[in-house]
Amino acid sequence: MTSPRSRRERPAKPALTRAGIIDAAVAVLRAEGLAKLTMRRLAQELDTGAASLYVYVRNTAALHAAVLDELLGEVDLDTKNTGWAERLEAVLTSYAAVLFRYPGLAQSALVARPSGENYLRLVDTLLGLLAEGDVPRDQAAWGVDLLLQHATATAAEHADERPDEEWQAVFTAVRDASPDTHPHLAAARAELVSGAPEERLSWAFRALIAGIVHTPNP
Amino acid sequence: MTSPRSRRERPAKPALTRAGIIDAAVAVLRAEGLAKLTMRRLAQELDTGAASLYVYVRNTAALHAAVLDELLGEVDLDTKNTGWAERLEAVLTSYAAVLFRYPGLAQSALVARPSGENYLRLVDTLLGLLAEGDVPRDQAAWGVDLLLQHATATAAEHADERPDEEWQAVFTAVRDASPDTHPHLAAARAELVSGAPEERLSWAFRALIAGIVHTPNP
DNA sequence: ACCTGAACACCGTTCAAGT
DNA sequence: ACCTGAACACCGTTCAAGT
Repeated sequence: MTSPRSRRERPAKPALTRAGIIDAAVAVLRAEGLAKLTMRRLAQELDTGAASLYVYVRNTAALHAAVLDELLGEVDLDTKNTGWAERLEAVLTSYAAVLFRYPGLAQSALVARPSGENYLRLVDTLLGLLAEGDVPRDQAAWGVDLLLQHATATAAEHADERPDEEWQAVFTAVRDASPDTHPHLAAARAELVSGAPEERLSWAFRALIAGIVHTPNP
Repeated sequence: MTSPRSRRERPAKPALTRAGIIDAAVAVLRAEGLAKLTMRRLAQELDTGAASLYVYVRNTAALHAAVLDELLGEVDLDTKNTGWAERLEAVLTSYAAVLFRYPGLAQSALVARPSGENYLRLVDTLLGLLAEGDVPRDQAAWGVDLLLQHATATAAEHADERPDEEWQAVFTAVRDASPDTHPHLAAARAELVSGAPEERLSWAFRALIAGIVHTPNP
């Protein structure tokens, strides 16, 4: 009585698992971007209804966090530099590079922090490098938050789809600032918009590290 | 022929203007929160259709940026501390306090930076304080970005509606980290979760300022 | 326990047609 | 130029009913 079509039409619908859902989510993200990574679209990909996903994923924010942790597997923790500070900067730059590919995910990550295996490994590595630099443990612990936050926030800033127009607005506003009403802004016009993104990121990491090293906890 | 109702039923619908739209948006934000500040809800408030707003506001991101700039009028730029660094920290804390009231807006602000009058005044003030501390102008210019980004990102981190549960996840993950696989994480367990939010914010500002002062631009 | 279809309660944005 | 209603193309999440 069972028709062959019902058994063999497609390559056997796999059972839903949390891991399978996250894998499918990463696939959708890579293929179509974060905007298309919705519960409904993801359910479609898994040949089910959106409601079924809620057994394994609390909500969209949790999905984003899980997907991000998965992507953090690509961060290069084993850099070849000699000094601890240089290796620290390299790991952070690698982390930032992963997030720069999915700025919208970085934006989510600020709110729904990942707490998966890859994230923990990253934090452990950063703490290890700071310990190697003899940074007191309490400063290192608070400092790691600061370092990861900067990388994440900088990536999130690029989540805009029309970045040229937005930048134009800021650029114009700075350019048109009168020395009478905004003396310091007018004086620092050139410096405010100077530097390549990589230069500014590198400078920021070094400034953060210097600050962490030199600022004792209360 | 004209019925009285059509003229006098409500207190005369005011003409749409950009300023009026932003004012209404701030009112909706204060009364119902960012989640309810949608183009449709805002249009309802102004007794018109959502489509009408698009003459004055490019999109939702631009609306958020304009609303934030409006709120930045509340930032206290004129603090009574003696040293430039203390005043700088106080202004940043005041900025953070405004954003902490609307974490979702802070999240938007990372992507769609405001470029209105209040934002420019804030940047000008921060640059002035750094100049007072004899921080070289190029370091100050890049540093202001760093300082504002940290305050904004820290506020954005609280945009979660279920913060207890999310925090539990991180807390549990850190607590359960094995010393074998995550030695530095295990060693820094206590320090990672220590400190009141205000203490950490204050420490972060001081670390950032120290880093900015001590790190020359490339 | 897991899975589902359908429903609830919304969104942003565009566009042709009006004034 | 501005304003509008209606339409397009979606969302996240819940829930009763099934297995």
